[in-house]
Amino acid sequence: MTKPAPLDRELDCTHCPLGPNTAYGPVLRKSPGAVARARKGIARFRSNQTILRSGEIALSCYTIVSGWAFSCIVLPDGRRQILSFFLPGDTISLFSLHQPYRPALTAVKALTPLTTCVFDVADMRELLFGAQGQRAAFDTIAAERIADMTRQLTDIGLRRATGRVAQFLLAIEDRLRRAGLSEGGAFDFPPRQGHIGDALGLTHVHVNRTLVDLRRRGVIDFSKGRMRVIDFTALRRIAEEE
Amino acid sequence: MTKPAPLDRELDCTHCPLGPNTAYGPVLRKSPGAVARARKGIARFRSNQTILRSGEIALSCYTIVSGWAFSCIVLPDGRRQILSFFLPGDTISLFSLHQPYRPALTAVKALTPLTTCVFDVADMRELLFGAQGQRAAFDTIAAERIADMTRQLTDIGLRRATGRVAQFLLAIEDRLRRAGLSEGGAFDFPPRQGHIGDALGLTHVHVNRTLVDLRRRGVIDFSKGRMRVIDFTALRRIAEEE
DNA sequence: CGGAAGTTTGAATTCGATCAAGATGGGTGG
DNA sequence: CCACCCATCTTGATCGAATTCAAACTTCCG
Repeated sequence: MTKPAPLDRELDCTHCPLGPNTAYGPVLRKSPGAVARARKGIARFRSNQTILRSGEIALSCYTIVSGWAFSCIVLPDGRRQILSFFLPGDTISLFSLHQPYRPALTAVKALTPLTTCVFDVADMRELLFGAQGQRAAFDTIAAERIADMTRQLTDIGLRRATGRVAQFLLAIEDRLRRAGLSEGGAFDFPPRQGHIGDALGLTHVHVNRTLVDLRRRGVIDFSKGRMRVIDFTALRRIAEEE
Repeated sequence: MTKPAPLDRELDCTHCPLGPNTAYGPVLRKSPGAVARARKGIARFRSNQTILRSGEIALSCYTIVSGWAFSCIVLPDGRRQILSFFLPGDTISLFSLHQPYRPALTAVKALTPLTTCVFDVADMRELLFGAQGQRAAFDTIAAERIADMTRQLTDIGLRRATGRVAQFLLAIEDRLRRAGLSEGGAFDFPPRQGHIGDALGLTHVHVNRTLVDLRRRGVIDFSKGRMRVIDFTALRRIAEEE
């Protein structure tokens, strides 16, 4: 496990704006103190820093306060598949709660500078599985992850470049909006075109052509880390049909 | 839910050769009677029959005694993504145990004539989650499904046709061998080339060219529902490199 | 025996990859 | 504050893998 940066004590779980959207949201509601007590502190990661290496055993999990991360598999020849992005409110290493002390299948890296709340996997398990009814809430999140993977598989297997990119943008916008981080379709968008390509099975060059094309068509606009969906209807149509 | 064919009473869970490999294997070992009592009967499905429609709520789950099935998503225009194949010993609708009474994300269809043992989702949940320690065994199966999807996503996103097909054949052979259904690399192989294509994001025409090529190279052989891996080493190399 | 479904092969096309080079822009050190 | 540098974005040209369209052949089943 990569050594996180030194921990601070700040931000109060009880009043955390992300709280209700997290995996332990229900726990937080019933006994806010429990979460605050379980939290080991705050860890920061540099952009591009590895949080968890493939094959390592996750002893901590991290709820993102700000920034993006992603999980990926890297083949021996360097090709990389990004499997999911983690946004504020998401918990990294959720799988390790399900299957603690199992070697990670995927690596996790910070996409931007990252601020996270750190929990021991053991503590989090107790928190989630100990209390009555929390298990179900957690299962819901696991089921949603499976649903995400299903959709991603369908996108990559069935759709061509434009459709994949459109689906991707819609999915990200939706998640960000739920987290209160998208207004009027505009949001901070830190991933490089290479990240998008690695997530969608395309080259960064082709991602660029696709994005530029969508921009020319007036469906989206983007520049320096900002993305804006101008025409949701058109984007949804493109996502469905192409 | 599609009406299954009339139920019989036959085959004894206690001595079922598939038992140990099923999701409820541990339960079976500790209290064989419990499984036999929970089983509602045996259901048969015709080849190509729909077992569960997308959006429906699964009230039963089915452990395959013989035959293959698959889960898929069908787009409005008819394109189809196969997400997983179910082989003898596999349980269909495992996800519905995790998340009971949730509309199914994917449809499930019989690929061949199918014989299955039927259980109520509610009964199966009690069986699996009630007993101490079973929960973990079940989680393991769920984790393996996630691992499968991760690998599948990586294959489709990163590999070209030959590599995808090779990975697919190795994965299927491995699963069948564990179930005692592959000997010396030879096994019954009912899927049509169209099914393989729909699973791997390729057209059936290209799957054909790829398979024929592997056959010409002496890596595999196949005809009328039988597949044989002749050169595992070569197939593994192809699976890794291409 | 006839027909339907699946397999196989060929030819033309297209989507996206690859290779290459220039433009842009933020960050750093002088 | 400016100059330079590096990463990223962008665009062009060419290439190649897989699709599409089409047709013949094979197998299986009623």
